[in-house]
Amino acid sequence: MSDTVSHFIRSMIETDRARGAHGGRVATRFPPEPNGYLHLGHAKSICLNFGMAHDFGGSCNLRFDDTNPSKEDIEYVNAIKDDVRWLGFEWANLLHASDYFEVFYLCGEKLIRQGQAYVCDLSADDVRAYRGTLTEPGRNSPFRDRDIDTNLELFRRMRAGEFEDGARTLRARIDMASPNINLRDPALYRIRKVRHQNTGDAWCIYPMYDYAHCISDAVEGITHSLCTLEFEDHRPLYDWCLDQLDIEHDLALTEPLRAKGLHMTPSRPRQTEFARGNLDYTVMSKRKLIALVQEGLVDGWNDPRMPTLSGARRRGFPSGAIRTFWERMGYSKQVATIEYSVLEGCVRDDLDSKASRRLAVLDPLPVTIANLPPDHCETLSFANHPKDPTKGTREVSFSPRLYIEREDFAEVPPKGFHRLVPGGEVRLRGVGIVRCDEVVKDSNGTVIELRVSLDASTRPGLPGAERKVKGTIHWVCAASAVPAEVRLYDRLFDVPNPDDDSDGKTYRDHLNPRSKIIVRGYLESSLRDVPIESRFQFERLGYFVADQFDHRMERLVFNRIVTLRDSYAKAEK
RNA sequence: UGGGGUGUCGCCAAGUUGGUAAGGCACGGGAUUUUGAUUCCCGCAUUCCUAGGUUCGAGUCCUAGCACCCCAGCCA
Repeated sequence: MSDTVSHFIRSMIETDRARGAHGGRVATRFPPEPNGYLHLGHAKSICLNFGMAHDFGGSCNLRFDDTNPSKEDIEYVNAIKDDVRWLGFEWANLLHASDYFEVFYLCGEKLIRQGQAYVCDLSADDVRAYRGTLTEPGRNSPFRDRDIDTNLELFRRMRAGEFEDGARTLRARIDMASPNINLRDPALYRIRKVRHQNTGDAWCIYPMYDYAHCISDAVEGITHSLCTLEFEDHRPLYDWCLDQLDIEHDLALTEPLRAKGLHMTPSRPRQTEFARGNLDYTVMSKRKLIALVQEGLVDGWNDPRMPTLSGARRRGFPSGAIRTFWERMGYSKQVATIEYSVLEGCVRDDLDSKASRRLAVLDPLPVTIANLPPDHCETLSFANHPKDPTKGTREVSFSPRLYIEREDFAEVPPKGFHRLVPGGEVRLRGVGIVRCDEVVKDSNGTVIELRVSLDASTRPGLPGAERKVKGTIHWVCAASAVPAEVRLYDRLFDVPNPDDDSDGKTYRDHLNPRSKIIVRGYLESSLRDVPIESRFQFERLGYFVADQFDHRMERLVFNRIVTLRDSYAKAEK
């Protein structure tokens, strides 16, 4: 499938298997919270979790971490499923943390019975005050020593809805003096009389992430729980919960699942953290992405400039390019930001071999071949790919009235210019060599037409075609070309780190005003009828995709995915 | 000032029980080319955050520093 690059997580799994841990089994999960759209950063985690499961013949679940109904919405779960599938992955099981609500409750009772959890009546503010600070220990809650029966009774009444939102919490009884704040009697359950998108009004107490996540992993038989660095100091709590609960051997805890027909073998999973994927020239935080959308700075979540997966898809990025992108970056524990050029490189790599070539002119300059009869018309055969004959050929009509790219003509050429100049020659791709005999201008001095003569001895197939000229340019037949809206996209921000506001400027001040430019171009007629999301290389211009939503046969709309590498433009700078 | 992490080429990132710095991207040069694309060669860290130390030998071990990231939600 892909080259297997070694990294610390792969090595760890190999070691575990060699040791015979989990019987050699590998089970992972991708656990998004359905409260937003997936972005490129999530893709790194998706590729890792599904990739490890795939490489070791294991399985990967898609699990919605829906433990906070006040923030989550069903709208996102479908979008997330689409994105994961589009990325090319298939989950073994589609699950929700809310599938385990009954298990979480039983676990809560078990902790209480073991004297390891208690119902606390402190308000949120009080809890904060009792927690202490980074350098000072916290103080015990006055409710910390309630007896087991009282706790059990109170917990049952919490579930029954007898108390107001926020009135009480179930807390783990660990150590208020721990240097790790996560261990200072963390809340396990809070009261929220909110309807849940999956369980409706069945519950009014909802579990906290740390508590629900480890139990969910164990219940599903996850072997390797892979997450990002910020959860590193939550790992002691992850382990604490699982060690107290011993879900593997206490079948009573998972009985409610079997009663529902959900048969899974519990495990004792281990959490491992890796650095999240950061990309330069973009922002990835949920908050900023929402702001971009809500403030109309972009055209929605799937704006082709957005780092969301739906945006990447609409932009035309092949999902395979995104997969190789994260593979190239690798997985480590160093906080790192990868360059945007790596992503572009992956996209070009993928598309170079797969995309058929086409001719298109985006900034037309009329050209007339004066030494051909005005009514001359012929059909040329072009290879769809310069080095892949299996991609076949297509017909391209040719007549004496053409459009070339305005940029491919220069009245006063800069040094090193290889294209058309007055009196100079250039090759028209697939046609032959033409000489510029006359430059026609309007009253303002703007060039409005070029009159050229074609050297008939240089037509393809003739010996004269071997003649070398410095440049070859693309063109389109004026009579048969089809007009199209072409959206030229570029990176959304014009600074590498838009998150950096140390100079008093925010990401809003760094939006690239040229990130979206809409032009009207002319395409060779074979592009008249292509399906949405089909990708092509417009020769010498870049890779383009028929827009997923706006492209229609009556109104062609193409998005520029990425330009071709351009060593000439680069050298000019 | 508490705890948890991380520091290897411009950006990522490998570096086995210490044995004398992989690879990718970017970049520079050259060759091929009817896309200034692709492809193909060649080059690109006497050096691994710093300073000491151990050793015949250290990116890898020890000591002391420095820098950066994360943590005080009844968010995930």
